[in-house]
Amino acid sequence: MNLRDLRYLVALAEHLHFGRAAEACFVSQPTLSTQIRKLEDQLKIVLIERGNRQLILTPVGAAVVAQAQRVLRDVDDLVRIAEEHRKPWVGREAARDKVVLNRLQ
Amino acid sequence: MNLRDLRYLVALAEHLHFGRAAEACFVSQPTLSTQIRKLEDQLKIVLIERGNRQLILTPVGAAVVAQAQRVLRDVDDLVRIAEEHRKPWVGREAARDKVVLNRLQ
DNA sequence: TAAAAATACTCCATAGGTATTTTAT
DNA sequence: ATAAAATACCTATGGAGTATTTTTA
Repeated sequence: MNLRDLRYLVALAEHLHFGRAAEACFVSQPTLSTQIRKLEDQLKIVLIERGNRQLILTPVGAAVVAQAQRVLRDVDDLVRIAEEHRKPWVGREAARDKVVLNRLQ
Repeated sequence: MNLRDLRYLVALAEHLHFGRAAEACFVSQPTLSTQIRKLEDQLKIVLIERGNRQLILTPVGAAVVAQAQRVLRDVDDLVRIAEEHRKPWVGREAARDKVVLNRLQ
């Protein structure tokens, strides 16, 4: 299990098209295809029904996608937490400089 | 960024000891050490202060650990969702054979 | 000086790419 | 007949291990 796999899955759910989902993830179609396959093998469920003119998420697939989105949102929040703790340091310096500049003008 | 890295970090926060955290993750001490370092590089923050008789999470570190635990809980939930829906899983091969059989009947 | 973390390599598993085949409409 | 997914095969990145060095209480 991997965050990358979850991103591939979410992209696939959005596009319902392996080629375009792959493009959105900046990888080739076979890469995305094999990874989705592996994910299904690991979870031992079918996430998406393949007909080559229409892909349909299975009910489980839809539930897993929703949970994957939750995971990815939490990861984004984690990164944001890190960024926020980086900023106040530089941010206040910059803000103070700005105030000084304003006073000098 | 990787789920594995988050597991290493959480283990480190629990044990406050690289060696024992590594053991808990079934990897070597250097492996865990380098991965934690890479994570810090990626996030551009110091997660943990190293003194070799005492490790201390930084404030950011503690916040990131808490968020990492949230992520990992969500991933566990995802797996649980898959498991619950996993009633009659037939492998791809078996499924394909079954289709063939249905056609032949 | 003794635990403990960091480094230096080597190796290998696997994600990714290109080319091609298979499938389903 | 054609668009799209799956497969085959190869390459290379990076995660993991062992051995070793560096650090600091």
